[in-house]
Amino acid sequence: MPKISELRRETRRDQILEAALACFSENGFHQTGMADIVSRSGMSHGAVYVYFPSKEDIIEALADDRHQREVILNSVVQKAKNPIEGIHALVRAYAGWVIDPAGEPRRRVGINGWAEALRSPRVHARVIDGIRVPHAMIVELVRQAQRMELLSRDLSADAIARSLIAFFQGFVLQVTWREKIDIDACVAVVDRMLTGLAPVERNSRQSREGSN
Amino acid sequence: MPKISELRRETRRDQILEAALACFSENGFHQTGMADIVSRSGMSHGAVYVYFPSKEDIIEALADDRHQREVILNSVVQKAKNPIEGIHALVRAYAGWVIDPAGEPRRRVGINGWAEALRSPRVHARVIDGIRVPHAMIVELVRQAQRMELLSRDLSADAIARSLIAFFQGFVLQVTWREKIDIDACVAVVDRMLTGLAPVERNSRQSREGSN
Amino acid sequence: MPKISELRRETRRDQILEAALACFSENGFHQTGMADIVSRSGMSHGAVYVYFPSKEDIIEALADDRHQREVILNSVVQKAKNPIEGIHALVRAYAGWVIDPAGEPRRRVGINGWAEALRSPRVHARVIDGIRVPHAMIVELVRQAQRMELLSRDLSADAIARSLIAFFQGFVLQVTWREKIDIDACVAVVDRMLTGLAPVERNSRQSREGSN
Amino acid sequence: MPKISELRRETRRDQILEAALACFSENGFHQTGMADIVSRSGMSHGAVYVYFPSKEDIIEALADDRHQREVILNSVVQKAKNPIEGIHALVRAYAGWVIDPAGEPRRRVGINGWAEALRSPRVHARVIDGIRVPHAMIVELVRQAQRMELLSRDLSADAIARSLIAFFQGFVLQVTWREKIDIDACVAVVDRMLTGLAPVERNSRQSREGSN
DNA sequence: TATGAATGAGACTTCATTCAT
DNA sequence: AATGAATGAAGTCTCATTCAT
Repeated sequence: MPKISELRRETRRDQILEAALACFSENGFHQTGMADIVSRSGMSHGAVYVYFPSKEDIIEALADDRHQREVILNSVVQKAKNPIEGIHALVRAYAGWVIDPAGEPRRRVGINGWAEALRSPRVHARVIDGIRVPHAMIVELVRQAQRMELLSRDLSADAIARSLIAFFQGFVLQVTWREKIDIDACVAVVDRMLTGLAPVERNSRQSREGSN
Repeated sequence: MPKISELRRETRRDQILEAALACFSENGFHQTGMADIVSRSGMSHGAVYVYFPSKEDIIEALADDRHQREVILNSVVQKAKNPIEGIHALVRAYAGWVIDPAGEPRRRVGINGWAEALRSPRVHARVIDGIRVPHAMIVELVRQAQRMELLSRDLSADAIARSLIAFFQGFVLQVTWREKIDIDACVAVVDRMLTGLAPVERNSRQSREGSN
Repeated sequence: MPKISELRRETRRDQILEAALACFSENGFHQTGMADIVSRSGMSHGAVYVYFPSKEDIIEALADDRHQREVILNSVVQKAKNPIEGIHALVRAYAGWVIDPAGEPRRRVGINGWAEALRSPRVHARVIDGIRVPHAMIVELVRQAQRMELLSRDLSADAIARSLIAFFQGFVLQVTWREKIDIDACVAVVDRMLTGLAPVERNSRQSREGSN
Repeated sequence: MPKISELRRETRRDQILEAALACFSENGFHQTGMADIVSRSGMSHGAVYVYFPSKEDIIEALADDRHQREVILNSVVQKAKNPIEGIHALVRAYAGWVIDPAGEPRRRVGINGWAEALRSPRVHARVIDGIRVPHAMIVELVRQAQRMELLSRDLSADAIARSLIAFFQGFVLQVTWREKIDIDACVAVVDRMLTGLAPVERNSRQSREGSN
């Protein structure tokens, strides 16, 4: 196993993916030509095809954002003292990621991937897979919280997870479209919304509960 | 004196848009060829160009889903007895729309439009415009509720609106990707989350408020 | 014979030719679409096709510039007192026509016709026909002059006519290309050149004659 | 390090231009399709676009006939013993080129270029440029001749040059249209005409000079 | 491995002409 | 006679991929 060349291989791959990320981010998957990627990567057509058998494979490779996601999740998982706080931390971590200017190309490519997932089973698989881990994490936190009577037991952990993920996705969209959106204010809203999931106590708040 | 009646004209346009919706829904904007739209519409190549000067214009026309949106919003606006109930009604209306099988092509095209909005200023404008009305409606409802002391006044109405819209967007994504998602359970979650936005009363729930 | 409608017919035809002249002058035959002519003429597609069975026929109609030519030639034919003066008058008449700004569109279309004549036998016929009259006129003037010993008899009248026509054609090209060309100076040159065609007298100028 | 030799590149380019010349010569620029050029060149569609970014560029490349022109001019410039003889040699060189059957395609394409120059600034530039060198050469010869008292000093060198060029252009037209034109006789006429440009000597020819 | 010229199917769009009204 | 929507073949050009070097 030639380790040097393995390293070189990885470097070349990253070179291509970096170029593709920039191109796709600017022009989308289908408005970007292989020639764009080739010239931006500083490589040749043939060389690119050594590392990726097709354009579709480059798209797929970029649809899989495992690394990115892990950075976010790991930053959270350890610190939390209790599950509720863990969820809040997660919200905050995502919010931080969403407004990080350096992450814009990835977010743009991500949104393109969302559309692409509707056509390409393989991109679809990657996108779905990208949700699985945070979904599982939230489900786990919710279950813990429910066991600790910090969250109402009559709510579906899955639904809570899906709802939070929906939040994140929508925020990504709105931020990436450059909507005027105050993420901190939104985080405050989400934080407060989460308090609504607390078990209903034997006193207070009866009035509004009636409207359900 | 149009040789062709306005009605016929509109019919032909719709014929094209319907065909395009089906094609775009299945294959996305850029994987769909004009030939696909032409043959699916049962018209000739040239005829399509009588009604739309370019493929881009067809995409734009479909990105503008005014009609659809109005149906949703109008179904809500009248019925509500108080603003909180109005918001709940809105959530339910969107949820109903999201799981309506007949609306799937539109949702799929909508998601493609979200990606396209990153590249095309005109599609971007349509997409943003599509958010404006529900956004304004939510803001108005929230403000009313705040005046009536039904919602906490220290929360940004805009942020609440954006958050709810983010929810809707995320749900659309997940449903359209055919994720296993129980929309009713999610609506229950959102309903409960909204209760968290009630004004903080002189008792209870102080603990978590501190973490903000 | 409905005279009114005959007149109307002619009017409509001219309307089309006028529009076509403007379009062809600006964009050439093949860069001009029927739609351009139609909209410029203020008529409809169908109406234009009532008067001209095809675009080619419009081109042909414009390639035939009988009217224009006759104006030039008639202005000359009567005035001349002797054949040499007639030729000079002809040169001057063409020069005047070449620099007339109002005639630019016709000149431009004429040049397009020269190219078109290489492809289209019918345009070719019109263009050749357009040369025939002035050619015949020059030949006649030259023959008269030769009989009167005003022009050398050893020169071909046809060649003189062709040469003068070549002059005119070249001037049209250069002027229409907006070259900086002083037509008066050129007329002076041509006038002087014509003096060279005088019969060689028994004295002078032998030296250069030898180089023939 | 070009993978393909400069020579091969040039060969391919010429292959395309040769095919285009044949097509354009037969059918004109706008009646010739890229497919015609492609199939005549024996190359593939894409290959042609490697060498020329558009059809327009092929037209431009053919409008620039530097090589051809230089062959003509160089054949003349050295041999002449005095400027007058140089001008005569130039006339003869052009006449020889005009009737050379092998040059017919170029002449036909040239005429198409004259029309095209009216629409396309870049073709215009090439065409004008094509005139500049012979123009300058004639002007120089005329000035020399004027200094040597072989040509009348009261005539504009520029006008003489333009007039001779007009001759050439007109001859090209008439020959290419297959008019019955005796070029030798025309050359004899032009030669004699040039004698008219000699300085007016103190004797003879006064009569006709008066008509100026 | 790496190069980049070459491929050729297919993309979007135009346009002279027709014909139902 | 007149209208202008409709036709559909043909136009120019692109682009993911291959392969001789």
